Amino acid sequence: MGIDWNTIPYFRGLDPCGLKRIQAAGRQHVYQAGATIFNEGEACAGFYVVLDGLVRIYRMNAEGRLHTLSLLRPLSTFNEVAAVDGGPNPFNAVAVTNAEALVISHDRLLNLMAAERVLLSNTVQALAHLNREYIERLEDMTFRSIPSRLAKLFLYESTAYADQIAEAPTQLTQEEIAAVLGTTREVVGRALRGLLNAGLLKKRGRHVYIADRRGLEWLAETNTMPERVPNR
Amino acid sequence: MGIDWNTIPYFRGLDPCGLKRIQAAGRQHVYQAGATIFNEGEACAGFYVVLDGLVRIYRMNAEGRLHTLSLLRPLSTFNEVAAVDGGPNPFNAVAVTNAEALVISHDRLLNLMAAERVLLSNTVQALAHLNREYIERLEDMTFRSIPSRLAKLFLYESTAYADQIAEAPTQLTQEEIAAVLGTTREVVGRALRGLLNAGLLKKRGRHVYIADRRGLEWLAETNTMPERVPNR
DNA sequence: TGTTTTCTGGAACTTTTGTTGGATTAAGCG
DNA sequence: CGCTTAATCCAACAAAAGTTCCAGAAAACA
Repeated sequence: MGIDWNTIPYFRGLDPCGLKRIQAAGRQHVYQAGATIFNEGEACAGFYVVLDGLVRIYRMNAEGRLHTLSLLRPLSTFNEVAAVDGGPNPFNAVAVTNAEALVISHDRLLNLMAAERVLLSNTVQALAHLNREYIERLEDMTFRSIPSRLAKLFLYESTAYADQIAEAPTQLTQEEIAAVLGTTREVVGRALRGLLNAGLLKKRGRHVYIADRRGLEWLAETNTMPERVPNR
Repeated sequence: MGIDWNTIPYFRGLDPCGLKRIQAAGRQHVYQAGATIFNEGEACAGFYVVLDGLVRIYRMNAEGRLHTLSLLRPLSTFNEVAAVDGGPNPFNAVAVTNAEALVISHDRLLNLMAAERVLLSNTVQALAHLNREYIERLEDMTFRSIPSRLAKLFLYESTAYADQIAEAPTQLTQEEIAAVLGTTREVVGRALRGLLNAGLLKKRGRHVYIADRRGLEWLAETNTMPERVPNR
């Protein structure tokens, strides 16, 4: 395996022996594009490390609307909460593309944490970090308008979703963006149009580029459209 | 101190010696009603245990709207995230009533966790639990209408906010409810009126009681008003 | 290549939420 | 007790978000 385990926060700083133990405790799973990895509410599926492909974490409400909590690429981890407390999975996971993951069961993870102190304290730090992300996300949902959330997506998620939504073009469909923002396709379309003819985004062919980073930042921070500034 | 430390998840299962160490590491602080405990974004204020009084955890957006993340009574803990990672406080905290708290600094907490393994693994579990709460809260904000959130507040928070909002009457003002739900006072008033004349709540004098628990549950789960059922 | 499917654009409309302002009622206090 | 302050009620309106519907454009694929 050509994986650098040190880039995974949970495994950082472990000695080679501990790392081996962890790898031995995990099972590799392969998923076809579109396959369900696990469902919300089901018994704890364990700790996952994405090895290959793209994984979507989401929730769905009674009316069938989706909320994509994250889109994960290789070396991301997920379901740590259930893996740690042994409770039901807090969300659904599907393989967007063909994907591969390392899975460590709840029991084994507990054993590993008991044996490897570094793993335990890394986990504390990682969970604290996760917590911050959720607090942030929560405030986005309570305080930000959809154009503002969209601006933030373009600005700050350009790293996270690397080549899906870039500095530059979106590979995400409006439907997918809607699920990430927690709204519907049409609303995203409207917001996108809004940002386009406010001059914050620009379209070249199919792709949408950032035209005015400052303006996007203003929108993301204040929830209000920036004064229309002449293009030059 | 007549406190049962075992009721605090972080300190459960610690031997007397470890407990003593923890108590020795903490400082007691006293706050007057209305006093700021710490602010969002400021350098890590440490780990807090409420000893007496009521503490409000909240965020505020650019326009000055409040979102109350929680109202905490004695033996609750807060700011664990910053206390663990040493980063800035993720929210504001104020004493609602006169209050008292035990505070353990980031450094000392790290030392304690290094020395007391039980504290470390309790912390992992507690952070996982916190995470679940935030995920839940996030979905409330993305999927639920305000009447639905209000119903949920009456149903499930009656324990948490014990005598503020009971099975029975509300001591919380509409303003305060609004901050908890992430909306404005007028909207809460409207929603309250809605629940009242749908027969889900009942008013006796100043106080609001639950009249139809089933109906509230239906509303909380499906986001739709239950069919009006004759009262008997 | 033509055909089917998926994605996008956009209008018209509904519902929900947020805002403003004034009238009424209750609570706190000297 | 009267006065002041805080909380509530309610209506009317504005703005944002969600819905419905359909027409085009682009991609996928056979």
